[in-house]
Parts: sequence; C-alpha cells; structure tokens
Amino acid sequence: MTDIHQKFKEYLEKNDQRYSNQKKEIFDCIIGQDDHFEIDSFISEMYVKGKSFSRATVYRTVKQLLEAKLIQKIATQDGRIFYECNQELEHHDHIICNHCGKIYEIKDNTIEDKIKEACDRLNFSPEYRSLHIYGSCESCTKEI
Amino acid sequence: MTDIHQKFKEYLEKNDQRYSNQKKEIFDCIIGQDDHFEIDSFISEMYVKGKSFSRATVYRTVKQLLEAKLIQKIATQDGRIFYECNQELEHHDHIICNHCGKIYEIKDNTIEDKIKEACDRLNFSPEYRSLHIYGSCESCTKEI
DNA sequence: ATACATGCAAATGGTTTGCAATACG
DNA sequence: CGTATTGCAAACCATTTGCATGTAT
Repeated sequence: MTDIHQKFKEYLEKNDQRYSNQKKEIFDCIIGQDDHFEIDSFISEMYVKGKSFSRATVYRTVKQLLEAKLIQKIATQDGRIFYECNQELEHHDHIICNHCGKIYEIKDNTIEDKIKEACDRLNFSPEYRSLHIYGSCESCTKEI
Repeated sequence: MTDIHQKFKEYLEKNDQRYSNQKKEIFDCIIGQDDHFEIDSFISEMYVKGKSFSRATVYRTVKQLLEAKLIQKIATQDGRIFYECNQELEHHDHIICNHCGKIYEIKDNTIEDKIKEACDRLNFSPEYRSLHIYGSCESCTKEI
C-alpha cells in the first residue's frame, strides 16, 4: 500500500468511514489518470476497463477524496469541472494556440514569484491557480 | 446612449438580433452591479427593483452579452458561477476565496511582463489570458 | 409579413439523496 | 450485531429549449 493509499485509509478511519474495495479501486483509477480529468470521462474510462461502479458511488468517493485533500477540484472559466490528483508537486501553466489547438505546458518560477507577491500584499493564502494564455503559436502566426 | 450600450446594439444588429427594451434593462441592471454577481441574486435583485423578467430571458441576454464580450464569466474552484461587467479594457486577474467567495481583482504589470517573456521564448503571440488564483482570504484564514 | 423575442412550462444534464439490500469491522 | 456502503431510481437545481404568443422592422 502506497503512501497516499495509507493517507486515504487513515482519513476514512478517523471519520468512521470504511476503506472499501470500491473506494480503493476508484482511487486507483484516479491515480492512474496522468492529468486533469472530468468525472464523466473518468466514469466511462472505468467502464471500458471493466471497473464500473454506480455514478453515486463514484461521486461519493470523490467527495471523500476531496475532503481528505487527496484530490482537488478545478473549474475552468466556462464552468467545466475538472479534478486532479494532488500528487503532482510542480504546478504548470498552459499556453494554448487558438488556431491549431496546440498546448504548451510552462513552468516559470518568476511568474510564480510575482503571483505570490500579489497574494502577500492581500494577506491571501493561495491554494491553487489556473493560468491559461490563449493566442497564436509561432507557425500559425506565420500562416496568417 | 453610452459607449457600451452602443457596442451591445452593434453586436446584436450584426447578428440579426434585436436590441429590445428587456435586453437594455437587463444590461442596465448588470452595469449597475458594481461588483461580481451571481445570476440568482441578480434576478432577485431585479425582482426587488420591480424589473423582473423571466429567468429564460435573463439567461438569454446574459448569453448574448457574453458573446458580445461585454461581460465575463468567472467560475470559482468549487463551481459557483459569477459574472462581471467588462467595462474596462485593462486586463485584470482574479484572486478568489474558496470559503466566502470574495473576489479580488488585481492588476499587476510585473506578472504581465513575466507572462509576455514566457510567450516570447516560444514565439507565441498572446491574445487573451485567464489567471485565477484560488485560496483563502485573510479573514477566512483566521477563522479556520 | 417575416422573423426575432418573450414567458411559460417542460426538458436537460450533472450531482445528490432516500431507501432497501449488502458487507465490513 | 450494528453501522457504513452500495446501487438504483427518484429528487434536485441551475440552465436550456420548444412552443405559442407578442412585437419590432
């Protein structure tokens, strides 16, 4: 049993909840996702893998994982809901080309520092951020 | 008629839609909101003011205002949806408290510069960005 | 006269909940 | 044993849509 499995188990036990097989398998599948995921595609992916549980159970488990702070909920500007596993230590931002759809992931400590400074000025404790930059990539800019 | 009213009218006309009285009044109420607002409280506020239209009409107008880029949709991390009027041309970023829902607008040129530098390194031409920082504001942090 | 807008009520889609059966500890 | 968990179906809630009526051009 890995560290995070252990954390989940401990969280559940502390709250008189049970570390059932279903919860374990759902958590396993979530860990298997290597990126952000939406509930719906996650459920159908589980279904394809032959590990399908009722939607209610998935939602209930996701809720417990959120409470245990092992996963995190993210909403995009237009209201779509994503989840991501909190294993990921490095935060990265996204640069997205409006023309060809290419997505660059960037990791820039100087941006990070400036964001932290802005939060400090407000005594705000940041937990998560989403930075998406939309525009035109090099090759699409040439074509226009 | 103000500048933004004019813009809305032009947008509608360009798309074979009409600048009706209801749309004008709904837009007026939105401009009257000096902060971010949620549809539901907005509708009840209109109701109190005696300017109440059907939810469907409000939603339809909001949709057109979004398309006209005169208002902006913002989602909090936990999925609540806010709107804000896009009156000013200056881009600003959002710091959003996950606990009380308070939204701070920040305008930070140094963040902007760093983002530009990151784009330059990829020869990417940015057109729009969305930066949302989620976390806990000063007073909510104290309460926890 | 044509076509968009409106209000209503019904539909939708994602999420939650009540309930009876089941399984964990 | 008692209590949490599960699956199902029904409930929920915000948002969207179909339709008949109203209204602007």
